Amino acid sequence: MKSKQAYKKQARVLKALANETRLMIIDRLSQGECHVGELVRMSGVDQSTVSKHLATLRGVGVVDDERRGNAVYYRLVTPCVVDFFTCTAKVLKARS
Amino acid sequence: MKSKQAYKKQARVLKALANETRLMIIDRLSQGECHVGELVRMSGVDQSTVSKHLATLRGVGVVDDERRGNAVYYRLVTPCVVDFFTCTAKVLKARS
DNA sequence: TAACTACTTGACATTATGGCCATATGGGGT
DNA sequence: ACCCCATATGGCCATAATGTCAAGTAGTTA
Repeated sequence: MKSKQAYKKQARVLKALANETRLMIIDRLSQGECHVGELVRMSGVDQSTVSKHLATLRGVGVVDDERRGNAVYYRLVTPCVVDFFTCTAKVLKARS
Repeated sequence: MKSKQAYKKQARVLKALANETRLMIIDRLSQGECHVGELVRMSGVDQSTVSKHLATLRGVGVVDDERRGNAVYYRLVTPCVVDFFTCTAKVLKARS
């Protein structure tokens, strides 16, 4: 049993991942870094929206960014988040 | 690259876990089933609130419930969700 | 059946989230 | 300096999530 604060912090991390578009971004980044433009094309949502999602992910420290010329490249800092896909898949399967 | 729908479904599962109180509940249930009253005492939040959180977890199929007398017992259906704690801890650590 | 305990649900107010548009900002090229 | 491209940010709106209180349901006991 952890402290209330500890759960809050962990919840914040999970919340940062708990979104359709952000999951899509994470999944793409798990295959290697890429720049914002590509994420915009891939996700099909507005550029400003992608930028905000990236800010959310940056905020919890799951991704890191690096500017190279005009483009900003993002990459996954903690690849373990990819395991979430495995478990959520299990949950979805168990339910059926 | 999965379908938009697939990401949406997985996001729903993560969303169900991405809450301080629900994480606390999950953590408690990972040590074995228990009834609502105990979760209420443990979390310190209102019973109706706990009940709603349990409904959320039930909704995605992470927990299962069984009535025995007056009490309703909950248990974790997909224990892999506990691994989330490991990863979120890594994320929090990497950030510091 | 009435009273009690244990839990769930509905109605509602408050706050958070996600999307788009318009507008900054940062860097490169001319 | 200027313009252009790639990103980021602020404002706004619609919708979803959370909590509280009150009322409802289910099972137990007298």
